[in-house]
Amino acid sequence: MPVTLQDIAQELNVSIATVSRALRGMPGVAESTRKLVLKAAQERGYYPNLTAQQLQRQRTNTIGFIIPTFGPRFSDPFFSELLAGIGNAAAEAEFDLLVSTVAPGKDELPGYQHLVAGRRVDGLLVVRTRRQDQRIAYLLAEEFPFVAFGRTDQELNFPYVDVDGEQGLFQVMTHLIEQGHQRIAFINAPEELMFAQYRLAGYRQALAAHGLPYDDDLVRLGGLAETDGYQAGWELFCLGEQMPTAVCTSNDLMALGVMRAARECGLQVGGDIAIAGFDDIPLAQMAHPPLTSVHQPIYQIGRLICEKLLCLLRGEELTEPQTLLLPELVVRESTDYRV
Amino acid sequence: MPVTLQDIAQELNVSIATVSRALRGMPGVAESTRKLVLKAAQERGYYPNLTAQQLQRQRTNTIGFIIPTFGPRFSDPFFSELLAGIGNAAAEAEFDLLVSTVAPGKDELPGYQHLVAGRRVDGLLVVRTRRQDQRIAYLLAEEFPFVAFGRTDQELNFPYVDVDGEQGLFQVMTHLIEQGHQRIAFINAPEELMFAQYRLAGYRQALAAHGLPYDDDLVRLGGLAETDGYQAGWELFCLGEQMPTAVCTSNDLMALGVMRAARECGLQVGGDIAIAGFDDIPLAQMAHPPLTSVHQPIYQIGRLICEKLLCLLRGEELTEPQTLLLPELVVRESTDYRV
DNA sequence: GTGAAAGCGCTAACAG
DNA sequence: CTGTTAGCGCTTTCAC
Repeated sequence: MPVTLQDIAQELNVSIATVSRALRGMPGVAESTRKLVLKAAQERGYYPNLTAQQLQRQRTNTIGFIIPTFGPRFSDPFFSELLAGIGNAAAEAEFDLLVSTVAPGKDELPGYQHLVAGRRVDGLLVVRTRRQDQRIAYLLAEEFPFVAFGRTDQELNFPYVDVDGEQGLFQVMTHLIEQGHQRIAFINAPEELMFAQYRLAGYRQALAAHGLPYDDDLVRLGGLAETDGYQAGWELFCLGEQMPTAVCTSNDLMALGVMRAARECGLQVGGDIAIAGFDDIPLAQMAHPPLTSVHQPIYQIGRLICEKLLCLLRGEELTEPQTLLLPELVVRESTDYRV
Repeated sequence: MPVTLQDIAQELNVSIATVSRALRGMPGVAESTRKLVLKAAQERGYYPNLTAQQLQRQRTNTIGFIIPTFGPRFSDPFFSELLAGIGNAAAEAEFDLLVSTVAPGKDELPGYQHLVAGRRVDGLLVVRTRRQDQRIAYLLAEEFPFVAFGRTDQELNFPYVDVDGEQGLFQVMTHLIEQGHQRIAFINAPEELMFAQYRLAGYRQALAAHGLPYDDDLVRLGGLAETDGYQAGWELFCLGEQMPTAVCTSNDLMALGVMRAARECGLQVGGDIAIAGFDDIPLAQMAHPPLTSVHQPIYQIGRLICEKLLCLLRGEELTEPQTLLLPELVVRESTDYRV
């Protein structure tokens, strides 16, 4: 049985209120009494019942985070790094982190409602935003504190951190075009994801800027898994005359899939075909050949969205509610065998 | 302001107890009253205050999970898959999941104490067990419900799921030896990790079984990161005459590092040098060449430890408190270019 | 400086 | 069938 304030109060013949005050270093307790209380608490190993504290204070000191999962063998390494950033930032602020996973086919809104309506957490982190994002609309309507990683297509004002995907794709494309590529394919993420829009915009913009035509056949939609890239890669490499000489993708996992397809088609990556990804997950540099990618500081972003949320919860005004980070192109051998 | 039982009771002029009973489908409420209550609750969007429920019921319906992290760029993809399994199993049982991360240098025991003493969770999942595991000793002493992924070196009786690493390494080694390799290096994980012991045991056992000598120079200790494998790989490949013809490692990340080192040394993986990993993370099959590894059903293990814990929390007797899964060797090109 | 009392929102005995 | 009462363990007025 855990020891309560009651227990200590009884032992010392003081009131429970005094014990509470002493333990939390509140004023209005005689130094002598405080010492006694501290000693007793120490001896009996007192630790506050967090649930009781939460109920009373009406704050949980907890932030929530809902991760989309993809079933066995399809978890995104992206999230483990993001989680590390979030978790470490939360821990430093002495906040707990409540994580829910939402299984592949399932709707995610109920998960948010559970945490919000159940007052289970003080604030939420929303990742992988959609063009029309019901989660964000919901949180805004409830006036529930949250910070998103990513923007939306709606005219909504909310705090977020995002990486400028338009810029990112523009940079990759410029690099490829400068390498002499004229037919460059783009494997995008599902349309409903907001970042897919930005990256596509960057792709088109770069084509336009260099007077290259936009060819529908060269633009594909994939899920986000390696296998999606693999499949799209095969399709592209079977176009014969129409085959692209370079492929860029909306995430690294898909780029790795394209690489695999390329190898199976007997193409030398970096030589016969250039391939570039997005995210620059740790694996990108370990790939063979190392993968050109657009670096997103994922761990830092995790920290950043978490810290922003913590500010909100402290009642502070955010000095920069919306942060747009500039991505950085990392050129490796997959787009340039001379590197 | 969220609506409470009080609010509904007032609106309908019934007692708060009746509302509570009606909402939870308890017997002893007139059908007519129940209907009224349900309707009112629906209209006003009532959702129970979970914290209050927890305090009253003395159960949190939450399980805890503490993940070791490795700072920026070093998160282990292993954990995202485990987390997916745990999270989905918890969600199905309507349990929440409290995740803490522990930053690289930090001691992890305080994290456990926080969750246990603060009565923040009903049970815990412990991963990556150590030979002498203070966390397990602590939880056992506190009689706190938990299930571990992995065993310990201590004479302790506790519920766990583990994969037989001894068998696993024995299988890899047998495969390599059958390929004709005589000098096989082994890059192990830090000694304090229990699975490192088992895998080393399997390594030695296989050598013995085939009459091969144990050579200290061929056994290395690494962290668990790709760079550790890379470094150890370089060292091994600089041994000259003493160089091994095959390398196996305690996890895939390190094996990928060895591959990278091999390439830099001009060795053809699968031909000049055989390399095998352990875990069979999704990346293993995407590596170039695809990596031979010992498959651990990580997602399933996540589900399994979570389900075991849920059983415990339901007060059920575990039919199989300790599960030892047999690993399965997956041979790919990295150890056999003919595959 | 200390204690008594109220209450966070809910559940569960016990009466009626 | 329904209401009253008494907590869960803690914080926070408000008296003394």
